[in-house]
Amino acid sequence: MDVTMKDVAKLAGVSLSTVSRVLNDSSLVREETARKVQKAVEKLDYQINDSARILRTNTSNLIGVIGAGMERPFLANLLKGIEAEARERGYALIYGDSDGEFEKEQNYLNIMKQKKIDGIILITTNYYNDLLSIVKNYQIPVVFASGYISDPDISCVTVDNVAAAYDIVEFLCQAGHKDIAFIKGPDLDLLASQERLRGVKLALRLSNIKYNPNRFIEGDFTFESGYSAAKKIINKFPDVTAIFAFNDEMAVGAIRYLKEQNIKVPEDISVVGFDGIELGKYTDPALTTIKQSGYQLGLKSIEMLNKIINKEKIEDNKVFIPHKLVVRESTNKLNELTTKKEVVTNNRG
Amino acid sequence: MDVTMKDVAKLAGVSLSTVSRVLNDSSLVREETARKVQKAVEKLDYQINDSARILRTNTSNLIGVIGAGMERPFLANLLKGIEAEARERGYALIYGDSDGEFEKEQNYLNIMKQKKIDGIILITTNYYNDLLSIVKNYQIPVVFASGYISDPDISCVTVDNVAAAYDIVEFLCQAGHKDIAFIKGPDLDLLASQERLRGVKLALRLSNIKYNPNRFIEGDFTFESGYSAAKKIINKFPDVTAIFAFNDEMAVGAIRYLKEQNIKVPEDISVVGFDGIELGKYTDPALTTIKQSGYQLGLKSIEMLNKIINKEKIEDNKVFIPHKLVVRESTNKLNELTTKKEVVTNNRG
DNA sequence: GAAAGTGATGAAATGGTTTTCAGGGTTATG
DNA sequence: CATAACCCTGAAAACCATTTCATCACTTTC
Repeated sequence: MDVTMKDVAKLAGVSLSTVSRVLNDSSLVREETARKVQKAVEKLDYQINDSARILRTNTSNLIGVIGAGMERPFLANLLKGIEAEARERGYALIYGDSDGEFEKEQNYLNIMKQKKIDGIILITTNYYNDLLSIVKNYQIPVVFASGYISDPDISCVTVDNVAAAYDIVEFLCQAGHKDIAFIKGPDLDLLASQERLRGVKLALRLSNIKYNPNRFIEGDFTFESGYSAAKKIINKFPDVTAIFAFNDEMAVGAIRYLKEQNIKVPEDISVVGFDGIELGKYTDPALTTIKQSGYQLGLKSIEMLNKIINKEKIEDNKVFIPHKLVVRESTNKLNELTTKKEVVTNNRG
Repeated sequence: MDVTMKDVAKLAGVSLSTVSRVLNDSSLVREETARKVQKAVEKLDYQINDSARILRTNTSNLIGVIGAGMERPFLANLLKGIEAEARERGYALIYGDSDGEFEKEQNYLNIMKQKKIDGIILITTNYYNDLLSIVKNYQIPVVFASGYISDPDISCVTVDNVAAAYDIVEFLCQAGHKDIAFIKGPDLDLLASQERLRGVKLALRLSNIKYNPNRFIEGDFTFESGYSAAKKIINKFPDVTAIFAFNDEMAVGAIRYLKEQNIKVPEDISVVGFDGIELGKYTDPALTTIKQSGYQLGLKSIEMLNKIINKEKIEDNKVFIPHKLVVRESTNKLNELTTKKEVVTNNRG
């Protein structure tokens, strides 16, 4: 029914082998013969049967992506970066969302293995340890995106969460804030969230502020959870002067709650986020945050994975993408009387 | 190297055919034999070689998704819905972002055809016409998600953009607004954006407001484009009392600009968006918008595609998902003096 | 001018499943 | 007891590309 190499061979008056050679590496074939074959290919609009090729060669040019919560803007951009770089390098993407459930992750892993993927990018953070042992067992090249894993065998590409969290907390402390509350990620999130926690602790210690675990309210990276976390914070700790939300969406949710309570941001309370998603430039007040590029993260992940697949030498299998503290309008020095309006323009860069 | 059916057959002491039968439809096999086979499968941790199966059967349980701009929250949720329902029905997803470029779309189409995808979901809006002629030619089951196409052969799942745009413009008109400006989508967007335009015109006519094409500023669905569109609007039409942005992000961008100019929303200018993304509940002011569920859209698209693949009878191949006008804080009746604070709470549902 | 080397091509084996067809064994039917 | 009917299983063909090995026709080299 479909056009096969056999048809091409017949039309071109050559053997199957010759057609295959032309399609893969014409250098072995006489130029004239190659031309004949090319012509036949075009005439018949021949398309290779990928399954047959994979069956024979055992490589698929397919990369699996398993993620969770990919609708979050930061991760959506990460996926975009992955896609762009994968396409660039001739890979197609097979994509699965695990919702953070181990069973689904396992399930996708099986499907992907059956499809003979060349490599896999993992973006999940909950059961990564169990997952990794499977992947290692399967011997599939793997890159962990957006999370640092100490296992020396595993390649990671991520922002330096410890340093970044440190930077922004230090920024708050230097602005005079001592009573800081935190909206952290889900306790199940064993990677980014835990790392950021470490960075926070470090910054607090160096600023001689006592670490108080009660001041860490758990969120789940959604606007809504930021909103309700802020509520808890205000009720339990009416004296806080700053809130650090572990991502931008939660920061925005928190700001919304504060405003509803007629608490002014940043005059009464400073709020900072994490990720630097586009939105943060357009909220009122615009968000002070740590900026990292999801897109870059995606690019680098595929770059790394590609090296592993091709067995190229890798200088360092833990890669940190740059991050930057971006100060906008949602933070104030403590006791300083800058009004919002004075800084309202020109801060969208 | 890998475990094959042959190994299973040998261990179970049966033939290849029997193993295959057990794996696909045990009903033909004696229960005792089936058990033996199952045991061998588990013992060897046998995984089917999907390429071999596809080669033989010509069906892949693979669905292709070609989209553009999928990092937009609404579309990210659409993808999430597609993924969830596809998984539910036993399909895996192969995903490609076209950036709205025809060449990339074509390229992905070829790759997907070579992988023998069972069906395809298209979410691109620019060159859909050229794309469709290829898909039709390839005879691949296809569903168009988030855009209405009149071609009777093509299944579409979308919000009723005409009606929705009509609803929200009518809402503005009934609130007394006569000087309305619009931030439309890119002119290249031949689907959703054009449909919404039709709805707008209809509502204007029925409210006896003259249609003025100059009042439609082109955006590209980003925050930034909403911001700069608002700038143009304010400069060119200082007398507008309402702005309808064709998606929520542009509305948020516009609001940001207005605030920077000390133009109060909604007291001076009402702003409405479209899509009803989560963010709209948390901005200040919270966004009046048309709410549609990207997730639902995804579910329905796969549902429809599945029917086409299975050659089930389809009652109607144009499906509209529900939409709803959600009035929050960014709109005011003209000349009415409601202050923002009175409505600030309880509007987050 | 014979032996060795080179270059281009084809034949055939191979990868791992599914599926058709046929056959063997058992039970029912007359 | 012969035949039919049925159930279960196995052998082998088919799906389509890649790759090894062999062949054949020329050159080159001594």
